[in-house]
Amino acid sequence: MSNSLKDLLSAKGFKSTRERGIILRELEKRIDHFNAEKLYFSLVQKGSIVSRPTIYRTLRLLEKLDIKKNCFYYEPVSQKRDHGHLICERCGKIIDFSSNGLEILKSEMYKDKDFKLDKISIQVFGLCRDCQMTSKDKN
Amino acid sequence: MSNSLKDLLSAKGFKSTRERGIILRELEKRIDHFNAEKLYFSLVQKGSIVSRPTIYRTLRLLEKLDIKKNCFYYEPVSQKRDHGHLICERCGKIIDFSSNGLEILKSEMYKDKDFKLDKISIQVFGLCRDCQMTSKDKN
DNA sequence: TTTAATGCAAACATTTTGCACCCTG
DNA sequence: CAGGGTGCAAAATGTTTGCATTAAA
Repeated sequence: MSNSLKDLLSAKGFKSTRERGIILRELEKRIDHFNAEKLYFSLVQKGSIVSRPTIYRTLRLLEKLDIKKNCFYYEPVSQKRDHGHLICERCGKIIDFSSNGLEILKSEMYKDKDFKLDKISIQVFGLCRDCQMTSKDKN
Repeated sequence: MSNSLKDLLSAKGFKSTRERGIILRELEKRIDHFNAEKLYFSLVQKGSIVSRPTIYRTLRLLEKLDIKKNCFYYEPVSQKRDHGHLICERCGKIIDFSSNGLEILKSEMYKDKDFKLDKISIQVFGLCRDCQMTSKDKN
């Protein structure tokens, strides 16, 4: 397993195991997007079998270590078409926003002949105001 | 049910039912983000009961009608931090990109004192080159 | 009156958990 | 050799489907 990961794990008090190595190596190689089941299946195909529970547990661990993210929700109908979401990584709150950069991005996309734009959705991960304050207090 | 929705449904050959009205009215009211189960639960609490299968079916319908979107995947670890995804709505292909607008957006976010930025992820929905070409041929 | 839409119950799929055993630190 | 990590089997959760019934057009 790569030293950097090993360090990251041990820094947080986790062990670096064969299975975590296999999963991480697979993630580093993949250029497509995937979910737990697809990951499990590619490992099976390669003969590097890791059980499903371990895959789920490892993915959750990686999210905590901030190596990966997963998103899954519906948007309110009333939403204006192009807007962004501020997603608090601590409390899960989602706040909408709009911005100049977003407008520029949009116009850039319209000019791209290789992609016919329909709509844009932006996720900005971080800490909301409330959680910034509590983390100052408590950590 | 609102006329616009009624029209949208009938234009595509779907019926406008009591249940679809309830679900849409609820979606219009919500300002938070949610999933099928949360939606079901809020309707139960209000006494406007719609069965789970109907909720799932309606949400899928609304996605087809392009009223809603749903996203669910993990990202490769190797990904550079701030980048966007072009997601083809026809074939599902996901292409990475970067852009000026994204850099501007990022710097705007850094300035926002109410949100401590961690990372940004952008989804741009539309049609990829290949699918634009096939849809020209076939539709 | 025709046919899509609904609700129920069951099937199926996905994710989590309890527990005995294993292996890293 | 202690405590976290794993796999298995089973439980829990989430989503879809078959079918009889209802209701929109």
